[in-house]
Amino acid sequence: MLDIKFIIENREAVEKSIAMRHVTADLDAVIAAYDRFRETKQALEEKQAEANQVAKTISKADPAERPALIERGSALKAETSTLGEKLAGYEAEFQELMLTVPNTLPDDTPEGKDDQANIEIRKFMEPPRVNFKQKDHIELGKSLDLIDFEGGAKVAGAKFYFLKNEAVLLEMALQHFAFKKAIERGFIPLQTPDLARNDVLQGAGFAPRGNESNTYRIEDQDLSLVATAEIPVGGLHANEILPEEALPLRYVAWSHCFRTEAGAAGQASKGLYRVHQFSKVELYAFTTPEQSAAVHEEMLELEESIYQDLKIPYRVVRICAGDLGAPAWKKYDIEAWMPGKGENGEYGEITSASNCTDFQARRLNVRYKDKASGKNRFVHTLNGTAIAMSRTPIAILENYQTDRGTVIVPEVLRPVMGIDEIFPKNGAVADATQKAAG
RNA sequence: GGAGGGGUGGCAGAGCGGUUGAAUGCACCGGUCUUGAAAACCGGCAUGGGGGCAACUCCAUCGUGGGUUCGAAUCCCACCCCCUCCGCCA
Repeated sequence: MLDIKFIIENREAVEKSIAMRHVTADLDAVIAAYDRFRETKQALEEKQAEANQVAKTISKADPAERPALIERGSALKAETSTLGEKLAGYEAEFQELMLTVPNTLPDDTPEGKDDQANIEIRKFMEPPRVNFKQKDHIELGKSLDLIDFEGGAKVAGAKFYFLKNEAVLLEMALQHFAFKKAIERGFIPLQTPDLARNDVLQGAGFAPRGNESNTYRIEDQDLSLVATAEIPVGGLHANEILPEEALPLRYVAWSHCFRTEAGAAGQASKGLYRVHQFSKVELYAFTTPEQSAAVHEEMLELEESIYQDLKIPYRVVRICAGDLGAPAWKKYDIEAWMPGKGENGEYGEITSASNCTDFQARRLNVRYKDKASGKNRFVHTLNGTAIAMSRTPIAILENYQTDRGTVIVPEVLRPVMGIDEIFPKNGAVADATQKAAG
């Protein structure tokens, strides 16, 4: 959420952002709602002042004068009560409209309405040329007996899955690897609640309900399953005033991620690419306004170094205005080469890194005490993916497959996984199951 | 899940329904003293919002939301959280 005063004073910049992002937000309506809210509030405060005055007088008033004063107080009470109701309505309308206004944009934001307009800014490794037909991760998952989508569907429905055999070790090794690298750089490790209160979701900029909502809600409770650790970690310091010395405060957090993905059936969503549940190692930082740009670059650098160590070909893209989420001021994605995506392989989004400036902090109400001025100011928040356990394994399986149908284990993961290569199972498990049944 | 206790300023901790936005202590900031520091002493010190060039002034906030009352930190109701005990449990 932006500051209404900022919107009024920087109207052009906000209008420009709305236009560039291709979203609809009516600033005239927002400002009109604010004026209505503020005028009503002023009227209410005048009545409250008078009521306070009367109440104060009564305690010292002559007994003979009291009945008249009490009557006056009663009348004022009725008036403030009516005005209060009116004000609550105006405030709700105003807040509602404020939610439609996105963050502003840096001047160098690429124009464009969707991911087609994102700008590639650099590349690591070239997609390798191989002389055999590469399989996608679904086939590999089947032949190596690593991912059981049928089982997932049986238990929880489509887009759920079981990880199995080496895939389980792969996930654990990736987690460990990502945590180790982030901790080395001063990130504080966390494991978060997988559920969060709806106001925390809202504060982080996620809609707990409504058409565009991507979240699972808990029936009869004020809780939702988190879509990312960004939600609980953002909420961790909600309504706090952090000491300036604590900033930048960097976390690396593991959580499950739950997404309803309503209406996503037609999109690039084969296999593990778009699922209802996965786990993720997320980076999150609270910074001063002065620090956020540098921490953003640092986050991206950490993400890149993870994929460099894993030796997965990738490219970094700068996200265009139309492809940014409302809270994001600036955002990079890393897209990994996925040989099984599309006809002959495509780059697929594997991480992102966003600087939300104070947009998220304002709603979460996370501030810090600025030493120089002694003032409380909103922090900046940033979030980024270290490793998404659904998509990174796709890239590993598809890039590390051999013409023998095996998958080589990336060198940096071998110590934790304890193996160098993943071999086809040749129905061994099915045989075992049959034997057990017989 | 059951029974009891409790949530007050950065922290600790007072607070008969009416000069309590809130005593006191600690911490913090400024000053006096000191060669310097400590101690002592003096002064300042919640947040958000509105109005005013300013001095200043008004409104809201004592877990959250309702209620009673002319007036609520103080009384009533609901909810949330914390602590103790019991039950269940990885």
